[in-house]
Amino acid sequence: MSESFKIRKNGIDQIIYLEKLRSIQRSICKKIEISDLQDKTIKFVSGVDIAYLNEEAIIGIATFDFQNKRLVDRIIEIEKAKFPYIPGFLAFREGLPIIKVIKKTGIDSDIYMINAHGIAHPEGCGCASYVGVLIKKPTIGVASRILCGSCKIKPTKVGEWSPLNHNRKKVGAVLKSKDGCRPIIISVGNMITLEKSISVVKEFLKNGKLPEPLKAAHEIAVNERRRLVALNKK
DNA sequence: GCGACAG
DNA sequence: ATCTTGTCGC
Repeated sequence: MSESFKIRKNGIDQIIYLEKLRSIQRSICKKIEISDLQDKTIKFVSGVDIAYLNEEAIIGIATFDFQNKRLVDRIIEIEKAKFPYIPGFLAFREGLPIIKVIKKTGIDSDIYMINAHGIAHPEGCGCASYVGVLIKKPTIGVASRILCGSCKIKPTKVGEWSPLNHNRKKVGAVLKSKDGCRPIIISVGNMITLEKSISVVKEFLKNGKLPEPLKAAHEIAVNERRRLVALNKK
């Protein structure tokens, strides 16, 4: 058999085979739409990030008004992390919790920026694509490091980017977002083009390495984590 | 066989 | 991701 690992689900031990997960990724990959948003107005953009406290996934979602770039909504939710982190299978650890929170809270943004890869993934289905396909919404993957593929020319000036290629195909962009920082990796999640993804991310770059929605989402999750840790010590 | 390896 | 202090560099 292929590589596998065990998880505890509803009090029952279960064996998970990576090959099975890959087949799920391949089937979701086929459903990814790489389309232009056309003139569909972008009103809200949400950033999604997760912080961990043992097996608790603290999910932070920051929603911004695309026009004035103002933070209009912040959400904190806790979900149990049922899967371990395995490079290439992040979607199974973070995807479902993220989808659950988006549905539970009724957030309805036009674009979701997710701290992960989209199609810049071995099976063409990173967590951002996984979430995008399942909620049928535009998503953009924004990561700090490459999972697979490579780029010939490293961008050096802030704002510059060069293509990330994998298997001779362009799967993303390596964007220099801040001086002194390694470039960030942007890829299509779902229902958007790479060009549009890059422009939306760039519009939200302020002083940080990451675009504001992700920076805010990270802050929300980490602050909640700190609060819970402090609360626990009392 | 040895690294590399999203969060 | 998370554990952690100082410290090198722009």
